[in-house]
Amino acid sequence: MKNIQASSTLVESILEIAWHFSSKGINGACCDNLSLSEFQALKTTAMTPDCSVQEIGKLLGFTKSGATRIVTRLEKQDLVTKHRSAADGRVCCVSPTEAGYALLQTAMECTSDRLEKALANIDASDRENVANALNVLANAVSLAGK
Amino acid sequence: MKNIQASSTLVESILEIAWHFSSKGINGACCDNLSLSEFQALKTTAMTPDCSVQEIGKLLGFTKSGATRIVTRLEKQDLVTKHRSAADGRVCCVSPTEAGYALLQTAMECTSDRLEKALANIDASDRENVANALNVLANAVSLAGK
DNA sequence: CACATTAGTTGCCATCGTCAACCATTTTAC
DNA sequence: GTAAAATGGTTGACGATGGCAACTAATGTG
Repeated sequence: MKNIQASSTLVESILEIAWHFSSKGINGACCDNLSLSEFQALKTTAMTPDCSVQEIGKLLGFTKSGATRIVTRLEKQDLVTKHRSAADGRVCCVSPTEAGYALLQTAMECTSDRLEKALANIDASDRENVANALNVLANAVSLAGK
Repeated sequence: MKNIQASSTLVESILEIAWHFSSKGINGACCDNLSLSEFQALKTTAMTPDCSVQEIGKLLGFTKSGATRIVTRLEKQDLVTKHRSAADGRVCCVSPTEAGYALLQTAMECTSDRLEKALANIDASDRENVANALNVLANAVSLAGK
């Protein structure tokens, strides 16, 4: 792969990318009315079967009260529903509504488009490499976070 | 490059990485008393000669009042100094203090260490690929943001 | 059955960054 | 050369966000 631009350290690259795809780059851009935290929480409920409120907090790094508040906001927008777990009456299972799944889909597509635009000047083989590298890295940081 | 783990889309990978290196993953972890926004602003002042307050806002995506507040906070911690531009009396040039440069250095190293740990199980050639790919991507999103 | 533990909620609070109004300086127009 | 517009920066008021600690409800344990 060619290094087209000036080279930076790995850390600098990651911080640059993270900033562009964090709240500063995404909030509202792809999902009106949804903060990045809310978006991540919605995504978590979609990927985690019988997802409890605390589970969201644990996976995303919020306290349980923080998680409660995020879920409450999603609920007010009819993006998720809560129901008591049959197995344990203390637990709330959170799952996306139809609208929640739809918004998730739209948001991913919109973010994907933004990314495509950024990658417009990169040729196909480099893009392949970028995709593979990011996959490796995403798995690595994901595992490290647990 | 081998795809060690289950493969995700490029967008999913980026969102995963961005989350782990955004405020949720970094706030306080590497620079006590500094939010990610403040850290980015400090970094910006270090990389931009005669950096004005608005410049920080423009580069990072804050309003001018937001930028003022961030700079004020950095100033209170003696990490940056402000001085009137000789060329234009309206402009404040913001630059890091000794302590600011030192903190920046420490924070980058600390973040780098965190990253190293995450990448511990990835072999050298893959790591090289990851570094190159991220460099390409970082440049792409950086250009796209302008 | 008492007591400890765990899931979730809520009141109170500190932090953050926007908006709009404002001042100071510079630039433009006549 | 001076009045008016534009630009950089600051501040007050505000809404959004998420943590802490205290609380309720349900489950587990002795």
